[in-house]
Amino acid sequence: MNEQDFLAAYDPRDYPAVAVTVDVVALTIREGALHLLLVRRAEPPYAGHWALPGGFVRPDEDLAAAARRELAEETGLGGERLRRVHLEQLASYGAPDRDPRMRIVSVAHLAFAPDLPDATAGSDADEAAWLPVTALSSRQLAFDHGRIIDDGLERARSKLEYTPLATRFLDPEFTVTELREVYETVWGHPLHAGNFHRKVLSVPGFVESTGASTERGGARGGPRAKLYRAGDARLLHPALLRPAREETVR
Amino acid sequence: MNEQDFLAAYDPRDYPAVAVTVDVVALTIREGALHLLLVRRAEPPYAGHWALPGGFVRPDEDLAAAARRELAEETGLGGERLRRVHLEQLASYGAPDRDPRMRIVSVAHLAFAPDLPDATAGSDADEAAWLPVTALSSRQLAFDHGRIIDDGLERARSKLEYTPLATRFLDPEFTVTELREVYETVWGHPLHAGNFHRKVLSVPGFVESTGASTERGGARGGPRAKLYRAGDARLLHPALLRPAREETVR
DNA sequence: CGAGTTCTTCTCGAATTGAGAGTAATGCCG
DNA sequence: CGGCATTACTCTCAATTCGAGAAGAACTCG
Repeated sequence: MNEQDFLAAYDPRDYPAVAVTVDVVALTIREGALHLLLVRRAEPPYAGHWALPGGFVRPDEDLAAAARRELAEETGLGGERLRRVHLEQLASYGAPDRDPRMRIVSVAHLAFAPDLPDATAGSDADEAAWLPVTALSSRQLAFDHGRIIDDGLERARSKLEYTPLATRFLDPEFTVTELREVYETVWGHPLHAGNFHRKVLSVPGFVESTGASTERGGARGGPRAKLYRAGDARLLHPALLRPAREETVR
Repeated sequence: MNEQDFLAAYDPRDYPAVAVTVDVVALTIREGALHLLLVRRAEPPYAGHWALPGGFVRPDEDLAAAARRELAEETGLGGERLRRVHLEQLASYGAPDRDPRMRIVSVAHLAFAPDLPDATAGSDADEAAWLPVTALSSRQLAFDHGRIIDDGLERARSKLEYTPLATRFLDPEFTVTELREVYETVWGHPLHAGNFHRKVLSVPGFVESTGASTERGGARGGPRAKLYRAGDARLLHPALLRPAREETVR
Protein backbone atom coordinates (compact mmCIF):
# COMPACT_ATOMS: atom_id res chain seq x y z
CA MET A 1 0.00 0.00 0.00
CA ASN A 2 1.38 3.38 -0.80
CA GLU A 3 0.90 6.85 0.47
CA GLN A 4 -1.78 8.16 -1.78
CA ASP A 5 -4.02 5.13 -1.58
CA PHE A 6 -3.60 5.03 2.08
CA LEU A 7 -4.69 8.59 2.49
CA ALA A 8 -7.68 8.05 0.30
CA ALA A 9 -8.82 5.06 2.32
CA TYR A 10 -8.12 6.05 5.89
CA ASP A 11 -8.80 8.83 8.24
CA PRO A 12 -5.31 9.61 9.52
CA ARG A 13 -6.49 9.65 13.09
CA ASP A 14 -7.43 6.00 12.82
CA TYR A 15 -3.87 5.13 12.06
CA PRO A 16 -1.62 3.98 14.91
CA ALA A 17 -0.24 7.10 16.51
CA VAL A 18 3.28 8.13 15.64
CA ALA A 19 4.77 11.19 17.22
CA VAL A 20 7.53 13.25 15.62
CA THR A 21 10.09 14.96 17.79
CA VAL A 22 13.34 16.78 17.19
CA ASP A 23 16.46 16.21 19.27
CA VAL A 24 19.55 18.38 19.13
CA VAL A 25 23.17 17.32 19.48
CA ALA A 26 24.60 20.74 20.32
CA LEU A 27 28.39 20.92 20.46
CA THR A 28 30.66 23.62 21.73
CA ILE A 29 34.24 23.90 22.88
CA ARG A 30 35.00 24.88 26.46
CA GLU A 31 38.43 24.92 27.99
CA GLY A 32 39.84 22.95 25.12
CA ALA A 33 37.35 20.12 25.40
CA LEU A 34 34.31 19.29 23.33
CA HIS A 35 31.11 19.79 25.29
CA LEU A 36 27.57 18.69 24.63
CA LEU A 37 24.28 20.21 25.76
CA LEU A 38 22.21 17.78 27.82
CA VAL A 39 19.17 17.96 30.05
CA ARG A 40 18.55 15.74 33.01
CA ARG A 41 15.27 13.86 32.94
CA ALA A 42 13.02 14.31 35.91
CA GLU A 43 10.32 11.80 35.01
CA PRO A 44 10.40 8.12 34.10
CA PRO A 45 11.32 6.51 31.86
CA TYR A 46 15.01 7.13 32.35
CA ALA A 47 14.45 9.51 35.27
CA GLY A 48 17.78 10.93 36.39
CA HIS A 49 19.44 10.07 33.09
CA TRP A 50 20.82 12.67 30.73
CA ALA A 51 19.02 13.23 27.46
CA LEU A 52 19.36 15.40 24.40
CA PRO A 53 17.31 18.56 24.40
CA GLY A 54 14.30 18.01 22.23
CA GLY A 55 10.57 17.91 21.98
CA PHE A 56 7.56 17.69 19.75
CA VAL A 57 7.35 19.37 16.43
CA ARG A 58 4.51 21.82 16.51
CA PRO A 59 1.75 21.67 13.94
CA ASP A 60 2.89 24.57 11.80
CA GLU A 61 6.57 24.35 12.45
CA ASP A 62 9.32 23.25 10.13
CA LEU A 63 11.70 20.57 11.42
CA ALA A 64 14.66 22.95 11.48
CA ALA A 65 12.59 25.61 13.24
CA ALA A 66 11.59 23.12 15.90
CA ALA A 67 15.22 22.20 16.48
CA ARG A 68 16.27 25.82 16.73
CA ARG A 69 13.44 26.52 19.15
CA GLU A 70 14.47 23.63 21.39
CA LEU A 71 18.03 24.86 21.30
CA ALA A 72 16.93 28.37 22.22
CA GLU A 73 14.85 27.10 25.13
CA GLU A 74 17.70 25.13 26.66
CA THR A 75 20.47 27.65 26.05
CA GLY A 76 18.49 30.81 26.80
CA LEU A 77 19.91 32.13 23.56
CA GLY A 78 18.13 34.40 21.14
CA GLY A 79 18.57 36.91 18.37
CA GLU A 80 21.96 37.32 16.78
CA ARG A 81 23.72 34.85 19.06
CA LEU A 82 21.24 32.13 18.21
CA ARG A 83 21.39 32.92 14.52
CA ARG A 84 25.14 32.38 14.47
CA VAL A 85 24.78 28.81 15.69
CA HIS A 86 25.14 26.35 12.85
CA LEU A 87 22.24 23.89 12.74
CA GLU A 88 21.82 21.02 10.31
CA GLN A 89 19.78 17.88 10.17
CA LEU A 90 21.65 14.82 11.34
CA ALA A 91 19.41 11.78 10.85
CA SER A 92 16.11 10.32 11.97
CA TYR A 93 15.73 7.58 14.52
CA GLY A 94 12.59 5.53 14.52
CA ALA A 95 13.11 2.03 15.89
CA PRO A 96 9.69 0.88 17.09
CA ASP A 97 10.85 0.30 20.65
CA ARG A 98 13.12 3.29 21.11
CA ASP A 99 10.64 4.89 23.48
CA PRO A 100 8.72 2.55 25.77
CA ARG A 101 5.62 4.70 25.81
CA MET A 102 4.71 5.03 22.17
CA ARG A 103 6.08 5.11 18.69
CA ILE A 104 8.26 8.17 18.36
CA VAL A 105 10.30 9.14 15.35
CA SER A 106 12.94 11.65 16.26
CA VAL A 107 14.60 13.87 13.70
CA ALA A 108 18.00 14.55 15.22
CA HIS A 109 19.87 17.75 14.45
CA LEU A 110 23.47 18.78 14.91
CA ALA A 111 24.52 22.20 16.15
CA PHE A 112 27.92 23.91 16.37
CA ALA A 113 28.08 26.84 18.78
CA PRO A 114 30.80 29.13 20.10
CA ASP A 115 31.34 29.02 23.83
CA LEU A 116 28.09 30.15 25.41
CA PRO A 117 26.90 31.07 28.87
CA ASP A 118 25.87 28.20 31.08
CA ALA A 119 22.72 26.45 30.05
CA THR A 120 19.54 27.19 31.90
CA ALA A 121 16.83 24.61 32.09
CA GLY A 122 13.82 25.38 29.93
CA SER A 123 10.47 26.48 31.23
CA ASP A 124 10.13 23.07 32.85
CA ALA A 125 12.09 21.94 35.90
CA ASP A 126 14.88 20.06 34.15
CA GLU A 127 18.52 20.64 34.77
CA ALA A 128 20.47 21.59 31.66
CA ALA A 129 24.23 21.64 31.31
CA TRP A 130 27.13 21.57 28.92
CA LEU A 131 29.02 18.36 29.68
CA PRO A 132 32.33 17.17 28.25
CA VAL A 133 31.63 14.44 25.72
CA THR A 134 34.34 12.27 27.25
CA ALA A 135 32.42 12.16 30.53
CA LEU A 136 29.49 10.28 29.05
CA SER A 137 28.87 6.60 29.13
CA SER A 138 25.98 5.23 27.16
CA ARG A 139 24.72 3.83 30.46
CA GLN A 140 23.82 7.29 31.72
CA LEU A 141 21.93 8.38 28.64
CA ALA A 142 18.23 8.06 27.98
CA PHE A 143 16.68 6.17 25.07
CA ASP A 144 19.01 5.73 22.09
CA HIS A 145 20.64 9.09 22.68
CA GLY A 146 24.07 7.52 23.07
CA ARG A 147 23.85 6.28 19.53
CA ILE A 148 22.59 9.64 18.27
CA ILE A 149 25.47 11.42 19.99
CA ASP A 150 27.99 9.02 18.46
CA ASP A 151 26.53 9.67 15.03
CA GLY A 152 26.64 13.40 15.68
CA LEU A 153 30.26 13.33 16.75
CA GLU A 154 31.27 11.38 13.70
CA ARG A 155 29.35 13.77 11.49
CA ALA A 156 31.06 16.71 13.18
CA ARG A 157 34.52 15.21 12.66
CA SER A 158 33.74 14.59 9.05
CA LYS A 159 32.20 18.02 8.42
CA LEU A 160 35.36 19.76 9.57
CA GLU A 161 37.19 18.06 6.75
CA TYR A 162 35.29 19.42 3.82
CA THR A 163 33.36 22.43 5.12
CA PRO A 164 34.46 25.63 6.86
CA LEU A 165 32.13 24.92 9.79
CA ALA A 166 34.97 24.80 12.30
CA THR A 167 34.65 28.57 12.33
CA ARG A 168 31.19 28.20 13.87
CA PHE A 169 32.81 27.09 17.10
CA LEU A 170 34.54 30.45 17.31
CA ASP A 171 33.63 34.08 17.64
CA PRO A 172 33.32 36.06 14.40
CA GLU A 173 37.00 37.02 14.53
CA PHE A 174 39.56 34.40 15.35
CA THR A 175 43.19 33.47 14.91
CA VAL A 176 44.57 30.56 12.93
CA THR A 177 45.73 29.00 16.18
CA GLU A 178 42.22 29.11 17.60
CA LEU A 179 40.94 27.51 14.44
CA ARG A 180 43.57 24.80 14.70
CA GLU A 181 42.57 24.13 18.28
CA VAL A 182 39.02 23.51 17.12
CA TYR A 183 40.26 20.86 14.75
CA GLU A 184 42.51 19.32 17.37
CA THR A 185 39.68 19.20 19.88
CA VAL A 186 37.09 17.71 17.57
CA TRP A 187 39.47 15.27 15.92
CA GLY A 188 41.17 14.42 19.17
CA HIS A 189 44.80 14.72 18.14
CA PRO A 190 47.38 17.43 17.59
CA LEU A 191 48.08 18.91 14.18
CA HIS A 192 51.27 20.34 12.77
CA ALA A 193 50.91 24.08 13.37
CA GLY A 194 53.00 25.21 10.40
CA ASN A 195 51.34 22.95 7.89
CA PHE A 196 47.88 23.79 9.20
CA HIS A 197 48.61 27.48 8.80
CA ARG A 198 49.77 27.02 5.23
CA LYS A 199 46.76 24.91 4.36
CA VAL A 200 44.10 27.13 5.87
CA LEU A 201 45.38 30.21 4.08
CA SER A 202 45.68 28.36 0.78
CA VAL A 203 42.12 27.05 0.60
CA PRO A 204 40.07 29.64 -1.27
CA GLY A 205 37.24 31.16 0.74
CA PHE A 206 38.00 29.43 4.02
CA VAL A 207 39.12 32.50 5.93
CA GLU A 208 39.72 36.12 5.02
CA SER A 209 41.97 38.56 6.78
CA THR A 210 40.48 41.36 8.86
CA GLY A 211 43.76 43.26 8.79
CA ALA A 212 43.70 43.44 12.58
CA SER A 213 45.68 41.53 15.18
CA THR A 214 45.02 40.40 18.70
CA GLU A 215 45.61 43.02 21.39
CA ARG A 216 48.02 40.86 23.28
CA GLY A 217 50.19 37.88 22.56
CA GLY A 218 49.50 34.57 24.21
CA ALA A 219 49.25 34.29 27.99
CA ARG A 220 52.79 33.03 28.19
CA GLY A 221 54.30 35.20 25.48
CA GLY A 222 54.59 35.08 21.74
CA PRO A 223 53.69 37.64 19.07
CA ARG A 224 50.24 39.04 18.43
CA ALA A 225 48.28 36.89 16.04
CA LYS A 226 46.50 38.11 12.92
CA LEU A 227 42.73 37.98 13.03
CA TYR A 228 40.59 36.34 10.39
CA ARG A 229 36.89 35.90 9.80
CA ALA A 230 35.06 33.12 7.99
CA GLY A 231 35.22 33.38 4.21
CA ASP A 232 32.31 32.75 1.90
CA ALA A 233 33.13 29.22 0.80
CA ARG A 234 30.54 26.59 1.61
CA LEU A 235 32.89 23.71 0.86
CA LEU A 236 36.65 23.41 1.24
CA HIS A 237 38.43 22.67 -2.00
CA PRO A 238 40.72 20.94 -1.54
CA ALA A 239 39.58 19.46 1.76
CA LEU A 240 41.51 19.36 5.00
CA LEU A 241 41.84 15.63 5.44
CA ARG A 242 42.38 14.19 8.87
CA PRO A 243 45.44 11.99 9.07
CA ALA A 244 44.56 8.39 8.23
CA ARG A 245 43.91 6.31 11.30
CA GLU A 246 45.99 3.16 11.51
CA GLU A 247 45.57 1.57 8.13
CA THR A 248 43.24 -1.38 8.10
CA VAL A 249 46.05 -3.35 6.60
CA ARG A 250 45.08 -6.17 4.36
CA MET B 1 7.97 22.23 26.76
CA ASN B 2 9.98 19.12 26.16
CA GLU B 3 9.33 15.56 25.26
CA GLN B 4 8.99 13.92 28.63
CA ASP B 5 6.69 16.49 30.16
CA PHE B 6 4.62 16.54 27.12
CA LEU B 7 4.09 12.83 27.21
CA ALA B 8 3.19 12.92 30.86
CA ALA B 9 0.58 15.58 30.30
CA TYR B 10 -1.03 14.59 27.04
CA ASP B 11 -2.68 11.64 25.46
CA PRO B 12 -0.73 11.34 22.21
CA ARG B 13 -3.94 10.95 20.23
CA ASP B 14 -5.01 14.39 21.28
CA TYR B 15 -1.99 15.83 19.59
CA PRO B 16 -2.35 17.10 16.03
CA ALA B 17 -1.88 14.16 13.74
CA VAL B 18 1.46 13.74 12.06
CA ALA B 19 2.05 10.88 9.69
CA VAL B 20 5.48 9.38 9.03
CA THR B 21 6.28 7.96 5.63
CA VAL B 22 9.40 6.74 3.89
CA ASP B 23 10.33 7.67 0.35
CA VAL B 24 13.09 6.04 -1.65
CA VAL B 25 15.43 7.64 -4.16
CA ALA B 26 16.53 4.46 -5.93
CA LEU B 27 19.32 4.87 -8.46
CA THR B 28 20.65 2.50 -11.04
CA ILE B 29 22.66 2.75 -14.23
CA ARG B 30 21.10 1.72 -17.52
CA GLU B 31 22.75 2.15 -20.89
CA GLY B 32 25.32 4.48 -19.46
CA ALA B 33 22.80 6.84 -17.90
CA LEU B 34 21.70 7.29 -14.33
CA HIS B 35 18.11 6.16 -13.83
CA LEU B 36 15.69 6.71 -11.00
CA LEU B 37 12.72 4.62 -9.87
CA LEU B 38 9.46 6.58 -9.98
CA VAL B 39 5.78 5.80 -9.78
CA ARG B 40 3.05 7.71 -11.50
CA ARG B 41 0.33 9.02 -9.25
CA ALA B 42 -3.20 8.04 -10.13
CA GLU B 43 -5.04 10.16 -7.56
CA PRO B 44 -4.98 13.82 -6.67
CA PRO B 45 -3.12 15.69 -5.46
CA TYR B 46 -0.54 15.62 -8.23
CA ALA B 47 -2.46 13.03 -10.26
CA GLY B 48 -0.44 12.11 -13.31
CA HIS B 49 2.78 13.41 -11.79
CA TRP B 50 5.75 11.23 -11.04
CA ALA B 51 6.57 10.56 -7.40
CA LEU B 52 9.12 8.66 -5.39
CA PRO B 53 8.06 5.21 -4.27
CA GLY B 54 7.10 5.38 -0.65
CA GLY B 55 4.43 4.90 1.94
CA PHE B 56 3.56 4.79 5.56
CA VAL B 57 5.81 3.29 8.15
CA ARG B 58 3.99 0.40 9.78
CA PRO B 59 3.54 0.26 13.53
CA ASP B 60 6.23 -2.31 14.26
CA GLU B 61 8.55 -1.55 11.42
CA ASP B 62 11.92 0.12 11.52
CA LEU B 63 12.47 3.07 9.15
CA ALA B 64 15.03 1.18 7.08
CA ALA B 65 12.76 -1.86 6.90
CA ALA B 66 9.92 0.27 5.63
CA ALA B 67 12.13 1.73 2.93
CA ARG B 68 13.32 -1.69 1.84
CA ARG B 69 9.76 -2.95 1.75
CA GLU B 70 8.67 -0.08 -0.45
CA LEU B 71 11.60 -0.70 -2.73
CA ALA B 72 10.73 -4.40 -2.94
CA GLU B 73 7.11 -3.66 -3.77
CA GLU B 74 7.97 -1.34 -6.62
CA THR B 75 10.85 -3.33 -8.10
CA GLY B 76 9.40 -6.81 -7.63
CA LEU B 77 12.73 -7.70 -6.10
CA GLY B 78 13.29 -10.11 -3.25
CA GLY B 79 15.79 -12.33 -1.53
CA GLU B 80 19.43 -12.09 -2.51
CA ARG B 81 18.92 -9.50 -5.24
CA LEU B 82 17.15 -7.18 -2.84
CA ARG B 83 19.75 -7.73 -0.17
CA ARG B 84 22.53 -6.59 -2.47
CA VAL B 85 20.89 -3.20 -2.98
CA HIS B 86 22.58 -0.56 -0.87
CA LEU B 87 20.08 1.40 1.21
CA GLU B 88 20.86 4.29 3.52
CA GLN B 89 18.90 7.07 5.11
CA LEU B 90 19.09 10.32 3.21
CA ALA B 91 17.23 12.98 5.19
CA SER B 92 13.81 13.85 6.53
CA TYR B 93 11.44 16.33 4.98
CA GLY B 94 8.74 17.84 7.09
CA ALA B 95 7.71 21.29 5.92
CA PRO B 96 4.19 21.83 7.26
CA ASP B 97 2.71 22.38 3.81
CA ARG B 98 4.60 19.76 1.85
CA ASP B 99 1.47 17.64 1.51
CA PRO B 100 -1.81 19.52 1.12
CA ARG B 101 -3.86 16.90 2.94
CA MET B 102 -2.15 16.66 6.29
CA ARG B 103 1.13 17.00 8.09
CA ILE B 104 3.46 14.34 6.77
CA VAL B 105 7.08 13.90 7.72
CA SER B 106 8.89 11.76 5.19
CA VAL B 107 12.14 10.00 5.96
CA ALA B 108 13.82 9.78 2.58
CA HIS B 109 16.23 6.97 1.78
CA LEU B 110 18.80 6.52 -0.94
CA ALA B 111 19.35 3.23 -2.77
CA PHE B 112 22.05 2.09 -5.19
CA ALA B 113 21.11 -0.91 -7.33
CA PRO B 114 22.68 -2.79 -10.21
CA ASP B 115 20.70 -2.81 -13.43
CA LEU B 116 17.41 -4.52 -12.63
CA PRO B 117 14.44 -5.82 -14.58
CA ASP B 118 11.79 -3.28 -15.43
CA ALA B 119 9.80 -2.01 -12.53
CA THR B 120 6.33 -3.35 -11.99
CA ALA B 121 3.77 -1.25 -10.23
CA GLY B 122 3.01 -2.37 -6.69
CA SER B 123 -0.18 -4.05 -5.60
CA ASP B 124 -1.96 -0.81 -6.42
CA ALA B 125 -2.65 0.44 -9.90
CA ASP B 126 0.28 2.84 -10.30
CA GLU B 127 2.70 2.78 -13.13
CA ALA B 128 6.31 2.33 -12.04
CA ALA B 129 9.37 2.91 -14.19
CA TRP B 130 13.07 3.58 -14.19
CA LEU B 131 13.51 6.99 -15.79
CA PRO B 132 16.73 8.79 -16.73
CA VAL B 133 17.39 11.49 -14.19
CA THR B 134 18.09 13.99 -16.95
CA ALA B 135 14.54 13.60 -18.23
CA LEU B 136 12.98 15.08 -15.12
CA SER B 137 11.88 18.59 -14.55
CA SER B 138 10.73 19.59 -11.14
CA ARG B 139 7.46 20.55 -12.76
CA GLN B 140 6.53 16.93 -13.37
CA LEU B 141 7.25 15.73 -9.87
CA ALA B 142 4.82 15.50 -6.99
CA PHE B 143 5.21 17.26 -3.65
CA ASP B 144 8.79 18.24 -2.81
CA HIS B 145 10.18 15.17 -4.51
CA GLY B 146 12.27 17.22 -6.91
CA ARG B 147 14.16 18.62 -3.98
CA ILE B 148 14.54 15.18 -2.41
CA ILE B 149 15.91 13.80 -5.67
CA ASP B 150 18.40 16.65 -5.94
CA ASP B 151 19.59 15.97 -2.42
CA GLY B 152 19.85 12.26 -3.21
CA LEU B 153 21.89 12.87 -6.33
CA GLU B 154 24.29 15.14 -4.52
CA ARG B 155 24.63 12.59 -1.73
CA ALA B 156 25.30 9.88 -4.30
CA ARG B 157 28.01 11.92 -6.01
CA SER B 158 29.60 12.60 -2.69
CA LYS B 159 29.39 9.03 -1.44
CA LEU B 160 31.32 7.76 -4.45
CA GLU B 161 34.23 9.88 -3.34
CA TYR B 162 34.88 8.39 0.03
CA THR B 163 33.09 5.04 0.09
CA PRO B 164 33.32 1.98 -2.14
CA LEU B 165 29.58 2.13 -2.88
CA ALA B 166 30.11 2.57 -6.61
CA THR B 167 30.44 -1.21 -6.66
CA ARG B 168 26.80 -1.48 -5.62
CA PHE B 169 25.78 -0.30 -9.07
CA LEU B 170 27.50 -3.34 -10.54
CA ASP B 171 27.20 -7.09 -10.45
CA PRO B 172 29.36 -8.90 -7.91
CA GLU B 173 32.22 -9.25 -10.38
CA PHE B 174 33.21 -6.28 -12.47
CA THR B 175 36.08 -4.76 -14.39
CA VAL B 176 37.91 -1.56 -13.56
CA THR B 177 36.45 0.00 -16.69
CA GLU B 178 32.91 -0.79 -15.57
CA LEU B 179 33.69 0.77 -12.22
CA ARG B 180 35.09 3.85 -13.92
CA GLU B 181 31.95 4.14 -16.02
CA VAL B 182 29.90 4.23 -12.82
CA TYR B 183 31.92 7.19 -11.61
CA GLU B 184 31.70 8.91 -14.97
CA THR B 185 27.94 8.44 -15.09
CA VAL B 186 27.23 9.62 -11.57
CA TRP B 187 29.68 12.50 -11.66
CA GLY B 188 28.76 13.43 -15.19
CA HIS B 189 32.18 13.77 -16.74
CA PRO B 190 34.93 11.55 -18.12
CA LEU B 191 37.88 10.41 -16.04
CA HIS B 192 41.41 9.58 -17.09
CA ALA B 193 41.37 5.82 -17.52
CA GLY B 194 44.99 5.21 -16.62
CA ASN B 195 44.97 7.32 -13.49
CA PHE B 196 41.67 5.85 -12.37
CA HIS B 197 43.08 2.37 -12.73
CA ARG B 198 46.15 3.22 -10.70
CA LYS B 199 44.09 4.87 -8.00
CA VAL B 200 41.47 2.14 -7.60
CA LEU B 201 44.07 -0.59 -7.22
CA SER B 202 46.10 1.46 -4.77
CA VAL B 203 43.31 2.19 -2.28
CA PRO B 204 43.37 -0.60 0.31
CA GLY B 205 40.21 -2.68 0.45
CA PHE B 206 38.41 -1.04 -2.44
CA VAL B 207 38.54 -3.98 -4.84
CA GLU B 208 40.14 -7.40 -4.72
CA SER B 209 41.13 -9.52 -7.66
CA THR B 210 39.13 -12.63 -8.51
CA GLY B 211 41.97 -13.95 -10.64
CA ALA B 212 39.57 -14.35 -13.55
CA SER B 213 39.12 -12.25 -16.65
CA THR B 214 36.19 -11.47 -18.91
CA GLU B 215 35.40 -14.12 -21.53
CA ARG B 216 35.66 -11.69 -24.38
CA GLY B 217 37.25 -8.36 -25.03
CA GLY B 218 35.15 -5.28 -25.63
CA ALA B 219 32.54 -5.23 -28.40
CA ARG B 220 34.89 -3.37 -30.68
CA GLY B 221 38.11 -5.10 -29.69
CA GLY B 222 40.64 -4.79 -26.96
CA PRO B 223 42.04 -7.31 -24.52
CA ARG B 224 40.07 -9.23 -21.93
CA ALA B 225 39.76 -7.31 -18.70
CA LYS B 226 40.59 -8.62 -15.25
CA LEU B 227 37.65 -9.16 -12.94
CA TYR B 228 37.43 -7.76 -9.43
CA ARG B 229 34.95 -7.89 -6.61
CA ALA B 230 34.27 -5.37 -3.87
CA GLY B 231 36.83 -5.40 -1.06
CA ASP B 232 36.00 -5.13 2.60
CA ALA B 233 36.75 -1.45 3.15
CA ARG B 234 33.85 0.68 4.33
CA LEU B 235 35.65 3.92 3.60
CA LEU B 236 38.17 4.81 0.93
CA HIS B 237 41.47 6.03 2.36
CA PRO B 238 42.62 8.06 0.62
CA ALA B 239 39.43 9.16 -1.09
CA LEU B 240 38.81 9.40 -4.81
CA LEU B 241 38.19 13.11 -5.12
CA ARG B 242 36.19 14.42 -8.00
CA PRO B 243 37.99 17.08 -9.97
CA ALA B 244 37.27 20.54 -8.56
CA ARG B 245 34.49 22.27 -10.38
CA GLU B 246 35.40 25.68 -11.73
CA GLU B 247 37.07 27.39 -8.82
CA THR B 248 34.91 29.95 -7.14
CA VAL B 249 37.67 32.42 -7.78
CA ARG B 250 37.96 35.21 -5.33
C1' DC C 1 45.85 -10.45 -41.97
C1' DG C 2 45.25 -5.42 -41.07
C1' DA C 3 43.08 -1.71 -38.77
C1' DG C 4 41.12 0.02 -35.00
C1' DT C 5 39.88 -0.52 -30.04
C1' DT C 6 40.74 -1.18 -25.31
C1' DC C 7 43.10 -2.72 -20.97
C1' DT C 8 46.99 -1.93 -18.46
C1' DT C 9 51.37 -0.08 -17.25
C1' DC C 10 54.80 3.46 -17.44
C1' DT C 11 56.88 8.11 -17.41
C1' DC C 12 57.47 12.73 -16.07
C1' DG C 13 56.59 17.22 -14.39
C1' DA C 14 53.50 19.71 -11.21
C1' DA C 15 51.22 20.09 -7.04
C1' DT C 16 50.49 18.73 -2.32
C1' DT C 17 51.90 16.93 2.03
C1' DG C 18 54.66 15.85 6.25
C1' DA C 19 58.30 17.00 9.16
C1' DG C 20 61.51 19.87 10.93
C1' DA C 21 63.80 24.20 11.67
C1' DG C 22 64.29 29.21 11.71
C1' DT C 23 62.87 34.06 12.70
C1' DA C 24 60.82 37.58 15.01
C1' DA C 25 57.47 39.41 18.31
C1' DT C 26 55.80 39.17 22.74
C1' DG C 27 54.95 38.42 28.05
C1' DC C 28 56.97 37.05 32.29
C1' DC C 29 60.27 37.07 35.83
C1' DG C 30 64.03 38.47 38.14
C1' DC D 1 65.29 46.80 32.09
C1' DG D 2 67.25 42.38 30.23
C1' DG D 3 67.12 37.63 29.44
C1' DC D 4 64.32 33.76 28.44
C1' DA D 5 60.58 30.95 27.36
C1' DT D 6 56.73 31.03 24.37
C1' DT D 7 54.39 31.51 20.29
C1' DA D 8 52.94 33.12 15.30
C1' DC D 9 54.40 32.58 11.13
C1' DT D 10 57.51 31.37 7.32
C1' DC D 11 60.66 28.51 4.96
C1' DT D 12 62.97 24.34 3.26
C1' DC D 13 63.29 19.79 1.59
C1' DA D 14 62.16 15.21 0.76
C1' DA D 15 58.29 12.02 -0.03
C1' DT D 16 54.02 11.28 -1.95
C1' DT D 17 50.29 12.00 -4.92
C1' DC D 18 48.21 13.65 -9.10
C1' DG D 19 47.33 14.96 -14.07
C1' DA D 20 48.40 14.15 -18.61
C1' DG D 21 50.21 11.75 -22.16
C1' DA D 22 52.00 7.71 -24.31
C1' DA D 23 53.39 2.93 -25.10
C1' DG D 24 52.61 -1.94 -25.38
C1' DA D 25 49.94 -5.93 -25.54
C1' DA D 26 45.58 -8.34 -26.34
C1' DC D 27 41.68 -8.46 -28.60
C1' DT D 28 37.42 -7.96 -32.34
C1' DC D 29 35.87 -7.16 -36.70
C1' DG D 30 35.98 -7.07 -41.59
